[in-house]
Amino acid sequence: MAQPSNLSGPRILSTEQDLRDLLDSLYETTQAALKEGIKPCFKGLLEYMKAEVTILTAIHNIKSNKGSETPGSDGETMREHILEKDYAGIIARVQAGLTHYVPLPIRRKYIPKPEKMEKRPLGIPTIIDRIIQECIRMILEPIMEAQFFKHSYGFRPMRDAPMALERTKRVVHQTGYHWIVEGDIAKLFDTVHHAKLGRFLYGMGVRDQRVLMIIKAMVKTGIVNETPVNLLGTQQGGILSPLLANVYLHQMDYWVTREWENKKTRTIFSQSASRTTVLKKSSRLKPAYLVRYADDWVLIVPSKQQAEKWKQRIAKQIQSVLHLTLSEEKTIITNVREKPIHFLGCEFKVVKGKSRTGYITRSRPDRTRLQAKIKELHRKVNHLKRCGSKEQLMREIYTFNAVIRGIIQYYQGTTWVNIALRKYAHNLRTKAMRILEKYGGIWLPAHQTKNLPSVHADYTEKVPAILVKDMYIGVTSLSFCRWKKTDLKRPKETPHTAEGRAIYREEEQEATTGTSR
DNA sequence: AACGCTCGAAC
RNA sequence: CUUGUUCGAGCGUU
Repeated sequence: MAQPSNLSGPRILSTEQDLRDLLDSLYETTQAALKEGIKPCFKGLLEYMKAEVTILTAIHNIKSNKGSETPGSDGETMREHILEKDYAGIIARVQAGLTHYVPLPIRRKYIPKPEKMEKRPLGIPTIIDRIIQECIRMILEPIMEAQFFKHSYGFRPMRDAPMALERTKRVVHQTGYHWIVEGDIAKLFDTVHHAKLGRFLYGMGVRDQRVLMIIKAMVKTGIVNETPVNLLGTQQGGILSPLLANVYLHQMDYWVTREWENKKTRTIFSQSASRTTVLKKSSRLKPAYLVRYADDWVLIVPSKQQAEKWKQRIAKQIQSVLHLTLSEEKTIITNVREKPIHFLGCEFKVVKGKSRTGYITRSRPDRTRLQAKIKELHRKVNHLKRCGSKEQLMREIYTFNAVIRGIIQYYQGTTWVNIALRKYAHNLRTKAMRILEKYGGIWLPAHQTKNLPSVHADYTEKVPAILVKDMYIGVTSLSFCRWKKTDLKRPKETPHTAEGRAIYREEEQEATTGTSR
């Protein structure tokens, strides 16, 4: 690697456009540095974070968070203590915080993990500290985004879990590999090592010591009634924490993929380097494709032996470099031609079928998780009983329908979505009808209802409906779903370049206009 | 275009 | 007095 160079010149930030341009340029200079094999190196970052426009944008970004009325340890809430106050005073407070950062202790709250006895420890910062974290996140994100592994999908803009699943499917389909290491990193947020994190940030271009000190102070923030200083881990509930988790695991991405997936690009980047070493290495390459979603990942490899080997290698590496542990019982090696893997709430396997490899991929909602959701839906149908009036019932139907649509929309990318969901539709429907009967409910073909027209227009199946002000309002069905192709990420798509945003908008257009395809 | 609200999913 | 990041669906307001 060539010498690092300071890539960020001083810059005045006054308008929102200035800020937008700054974020774009942070992304672009980082990417340009990478292409030339130079380490990115940013020094004057704190000034950008302290700019008035940054702080106002930060407040704007997080003001409508669900928890913005949930106070931290100082009792402050967004509306009462920030939005309704004189904004010059608030800006001064944030700027002071960014100058001499003394974060207030975080509030601890234990919440149950879904379907588990185990509890998840939340760390809730005060509102003012959340604003400060958002100021930092905004500036750091483009620098990190330009460097992250392209098949890391968790906590990242313009990416989602269905894309991670789609990537996994395509790798299996295109390579014909069917051995998969399903990886599980134990308690990622709680075990992030502070000094290592600082080094990784530095290595990725955050060379403003003041910013590194603020982040250090932030992760070390004490916990009310527990500890005056936190020695390990990053707050689950901190605005910056997801980005920090990705920075931390970027080390793993880099290490796992440099041997194979990223090999080609890397050789292009360092053409001056000896080609013979590259070629020699390639003769004993270990093919492996990583797909990561936060602390959850899969590695697709050609054989069982390779799977075992990689599992040991990764376990050893993340232990020594990251002080992280693979949970031994949850990290599984699976032949997807024999049994499914479980990844991101879905099951996924390959079965014999007509394709180049002789196999095709099948996916469906994870059985046990789906059953839990169905149970929850039944509970919610019963809840419809409690409505006093027809109008109230109508509102309850709307929210119930939103729940159903939400479930459907997530699983739409799985090939068996309809088969998996429709099994449960009948019972829910009849249960709903029993309740609607008291309000004059009738069975009506879905396309004759007035609600959810974009969905109901396509279905003639009968649903329970009630008449409210001349309009039939129907309870939607879990069976109103069909498989929908998931588009993969295009490499240039990012929120941090004008071009990347344009591609994103283009895709949105296609998705809304081209539904007839 | 922008904002607001309801709801879902992953971690 | 259940936080956070990200993604998505639906509805509404000027």
